[in-house]
Amino acid sequence: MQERIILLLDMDYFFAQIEERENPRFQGKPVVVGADPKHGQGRGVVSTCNYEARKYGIHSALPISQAYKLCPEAIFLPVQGELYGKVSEKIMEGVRAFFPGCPVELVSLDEGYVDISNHSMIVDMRDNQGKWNLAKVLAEKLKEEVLKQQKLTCTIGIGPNKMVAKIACEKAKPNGVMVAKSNDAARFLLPLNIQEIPGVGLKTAVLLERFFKKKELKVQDVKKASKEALQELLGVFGITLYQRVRGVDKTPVCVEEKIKSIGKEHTFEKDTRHGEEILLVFRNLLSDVAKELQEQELSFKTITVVCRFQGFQTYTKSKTLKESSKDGKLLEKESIRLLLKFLTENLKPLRLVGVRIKIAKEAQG
DNA sequence: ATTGAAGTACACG
DNA sequence: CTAACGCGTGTACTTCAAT
Repeated sequence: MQERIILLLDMDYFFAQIEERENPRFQGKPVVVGADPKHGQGRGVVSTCNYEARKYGIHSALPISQAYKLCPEAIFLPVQGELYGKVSEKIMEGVRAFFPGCPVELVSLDEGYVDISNHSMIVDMRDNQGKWNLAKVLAEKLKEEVLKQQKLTCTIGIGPNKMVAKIACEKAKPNGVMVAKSNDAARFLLPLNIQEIPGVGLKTAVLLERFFKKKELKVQDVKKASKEALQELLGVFGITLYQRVRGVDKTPVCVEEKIKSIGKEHTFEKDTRHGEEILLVFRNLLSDVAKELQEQELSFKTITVVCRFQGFQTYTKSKTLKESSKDGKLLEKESIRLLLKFLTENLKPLRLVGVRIKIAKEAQG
């Protein structure tokens, strides 16, 4: 099996960049896309912000109330999901046209992997170095193409697998290209913080620090652990991590995008015990989910209701049906039953309610 | 022994 | 008082029960 060449295209500060494009007078000013800050009382978080806003310490997932404190003069904008979705589709169409026949995997609205190993121009290349050089040239041309078509900048990372491409892309942001070819990949990873490895979040990092009795762990440090030790510490992910710190990631770029679940949730402006308000919101969530279910012509097997109470404790209750169903009325009946159980066994004010359905396996083409 | 169900934890954009 | 902490989706774990 020949080695692969994987490319990751990631749009720069996507939502905020689209807003700048639509409103050129925003350019050069801090722009924050996310929840309504409501003069500091808002309960949501920052979705995306531009680099001017980042100078103030604002970043993705920051509570919007904090963002407002850091820079009240920033331009705060709501998330226009439909618009971003349309732009995303056009970009990915462009990417597919640029690499005919190559699999493209959309991982979110603003990023997609392309396996260019079998691209005709790459295949025609005699030596390996030539292939990697060509990959870089193609990436730069693709960036120009995206800029020309969409007036948006992006960053591209290239590597022998998805993980390395992803990390290379992070390093090249914004508006850059970086190649970490196979021979260089393992060396390139050594000095990185362990949390820069995809899949290693805060909790996993703390477990690893405890194991090594050392802070600010590098990839280099974690490489010293045996496969068995990592498995003991992290379970299945331990094996994956053992491979990842060595630059190994065999996960394929896969085109299929089956929907596995559909869910909606809502955080109240103020924690509440008002039964009618809760039920009204909950029915709206249900109707959105049912609508999506119908549009996609899917059926569900499991219903999960989630409640977050005052204090942020979050619980779920679920019900699995004997037979899969596409009946919105059944969904409503069963999920309200679950919600009422919550409301009778926990008397604290409610912060959030949500409902999620797991799509039945059989009914998906 | 295996599978399914319920509930939780963690990760990512 | 002492943080603040949305939404949507995915994977994997633990525990318990039924086959």
